[in-house]
Amino acid sequence: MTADPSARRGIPDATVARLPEYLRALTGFAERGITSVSSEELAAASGVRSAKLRKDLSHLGSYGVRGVGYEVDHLAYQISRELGLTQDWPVAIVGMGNLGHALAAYSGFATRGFRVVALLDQDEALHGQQIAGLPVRPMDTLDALVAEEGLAIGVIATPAGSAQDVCDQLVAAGVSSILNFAPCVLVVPDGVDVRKVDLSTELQILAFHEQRKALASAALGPVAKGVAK
Amino acid sequence: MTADPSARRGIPDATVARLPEYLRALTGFAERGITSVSSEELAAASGVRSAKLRKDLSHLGSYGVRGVGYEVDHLAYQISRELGLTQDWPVAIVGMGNLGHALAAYSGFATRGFRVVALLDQDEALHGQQIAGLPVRPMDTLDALVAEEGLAIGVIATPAGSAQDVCDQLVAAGVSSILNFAPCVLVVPDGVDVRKVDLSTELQILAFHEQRKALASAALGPVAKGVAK
DNA sequence: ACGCTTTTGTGAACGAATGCACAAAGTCAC
DNA sequence: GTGACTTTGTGCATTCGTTCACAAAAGCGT
Ligand SMILES: NC(=O)c1ccc[n+]([C@@H]2O[C@H](COP(=O)([O-])OP(=O)(O)OC[C@H]3O[C@@H](n4cnc5c(N)ncnc54)[C@H](O)[C@@H]3O)[C@@H](O)[C@H]2O)c1
Ligand SMILES: NC(=O)c1ccc[n+]([C@@H]2O[C@H](COP(=O)([O-])OP(=O)(O)OC[C@H]3O[C@@H](n4cnc5c(N)ncnc54)[C@H](O)[C@@H]3O)[C@@H](O)[C@H]2O)c1
Repeated sequence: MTADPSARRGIPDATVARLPEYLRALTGFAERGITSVSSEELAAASGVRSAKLRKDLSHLGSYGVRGVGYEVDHLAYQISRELGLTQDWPVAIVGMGNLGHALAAYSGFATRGFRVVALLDQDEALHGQQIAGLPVRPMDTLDALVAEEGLAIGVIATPAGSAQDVCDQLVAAGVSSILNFAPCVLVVPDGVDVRKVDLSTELQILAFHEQRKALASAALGPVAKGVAK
Repeated sequence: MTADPSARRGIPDATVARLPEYLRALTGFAERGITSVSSEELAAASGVRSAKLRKDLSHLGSYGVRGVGYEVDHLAYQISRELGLTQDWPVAIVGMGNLGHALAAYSGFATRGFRVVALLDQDEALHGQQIAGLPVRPMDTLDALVAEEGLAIGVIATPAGSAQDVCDQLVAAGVSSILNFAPCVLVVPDGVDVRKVDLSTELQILAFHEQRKALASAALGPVAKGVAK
C-alpha cells in the first residue's frame, strides 16, 4: 500500500535535486525570524511554481497545515533529515591546484554538515604544506582516511587526464560518492555515485541560447536591440 | 512539414545539455587521430546509450553514414555550429575572491571560443591589480564592455548577498546570459538566461544517495561492508 | 457552533524524455 | 553488379516529470 506515510522509498531524482534549494530558502526565512511560510512564498523564494513545490514536499510526508502553511524550522529539519544532513559527512579534496585551493578555502562546505577532513595531491612538493589550516597529504593515505574518518565523499579537482586514475584510487579505498570538477566522464562500478560540475558545459549551453536569441531578433528585424518578444 | 532537414527549431533541452559532452568526446577521438566513429563508440565515450546519442544527433540533421558511422571532424563542426561555438564569446567575471581568481586563471574557457575580456570587482583596493594578465576593473565599466566588446555572457563569483545586485547591473548593461556560482536564486527579466553552478547542492544530492546506500546495506545485515546489491 | 476563508495534498491530464526494435540505407567483398 | 553485412535514423511504447484544478482539512471570526 502506498497509503503508508513512511512509504517514501523512491523520491524522484528531480525532487531530490530541488530539496537543497528549498532548504536554503527556508534557512533564509529562519534568519529573518519568519516561523511560517506558505507554499506560494517558499516556491517564490526557491524559483519554482507552488504546485511543484507541494508535490515535491508531499513525497517526504505531510508536514504542512492546511489553511496556514509550513512551519519553517520543522520543514527545514525534515528536509535535512531526508537529505542525510543530520549526520556529519567527511569530505576529501584531491588535487590542490587553482581550483583545489579555492575549494579548500571555501566556507560553504561547513554550512551543511560537510567537513573537509583531508587535502590530497600527487605532487610531493606540496606534501606537508598547509592550505586553509590543513596539510596536503600524499595519495597513499586514502585507505586510512576511509577507515579512520569514515570518509565517503571525494572531490576531484585534478586535470582531466588524471581524473579517472584518481577516481579509481578513491573507489579502491572505499569512497562511494564522487564530485568531479574535471571535464571528463568517469567510469565507476555499480554502487558508486558520480556527479559532475562542469563550467565549460554550462557556458556552452548558455552560448546555444544566446545564439538562438541573436538569430531570433535578427530574423524579425536587424534594428531591434532589446529583448525579443 | 517537419520533413525539412533544417527544421531544427526546438532542440530538446535535454539534448542541448548533452551536446557539449559529445563534442568533448569527439575532440578526444580527433586528438588520437581517429577520423570515424560509430554511435556505439561515441556513446560509450560520452557515458550514454547509443540509442539516446542517435536520437540526439538526429535533432540537428542527418550527419551519419549508415553502415559506417560519423566522420569525427564533420560531426564536431556541426555540433559546434549548433551550440554557437563557431563564433567568439566575450565573457566577464565579476567578483575576484578565491573563486574568481581560480576562474580567471582557468584555461578551460579559451578551449571553446570563450574569451575572458574583463575581471570586475566592487573592491577599490583590487582595481588595477593584474590577475592572469588582466586588470581588475570597477563595476561602472560594464556598459562600455557591452558596447565595445560585445559582451553577452557574465559570470557571477561574488558572495550570495551581492549576487542579485550584481546580476541587476549585468542585465542593465545588456548582458543576457549569466553563469551564477553564488548559492542563491536570481530573478531576471524574460530574455535573460541564468544557469547555476552549485557545489553545495551537488554535495547534498550525493549525501542523499550515500545515506540511502548506508540504510540499504544496514537493512540487509549490518555485517555487509561492500556495495549493496 | 458554524459557515467562510485559506491553503494543503493529490488525482488526473498532459508533455517531455528515454528505451526498444527494426526498416531503410549505405558499404564492401567478390 | 549483387548480395551479405553493418549501422543509422525513427516510429512506437513506456516511463518520468510537470501542470492543472479541486476536494479535503484546518483556522478564524462571529
Ligand atoms: N581553475 C578553475 O577555475 C576550474 C574551473 C572549472 C573546472 N576546472 C577543472 O578542475 C581541474 C583542476 O583545475 P586547476 O585549475 O586547479 O588545475 P591545476 O593544474 O592548477 O591543479 C591540478 C592539481 O592536481 C594535481 N594532480 C595531478 N594529477 C594528480 C593525480 N594523479 N593525483 C593527485 N593529484 C594530482 C596536481 O599536482 C595539481 O596540484 C581541471 O580538470 C580543470 O579543468 C578548473
Ligand atoms: N571558493 C569556492 O570554492 C566556491 C565554491 C563554490 C561556490 N562559491 C561561491 O562563489 C562565491 C564567491 O566565493 P569566494 O570564495 O570567491 O568569495 P570571496 O569572499 O573570496 O570573494 C568575493 C568577491 O566578490 C567581491 N564583491 C562583493 N560584492 C560585490 C559587488 N556587489 N560587486 C562586485 N564585486 C563584489 C568582493 O570584493 C570579493 O572580491 C560565493 O557566493 C561562494 O558561495 C565559492
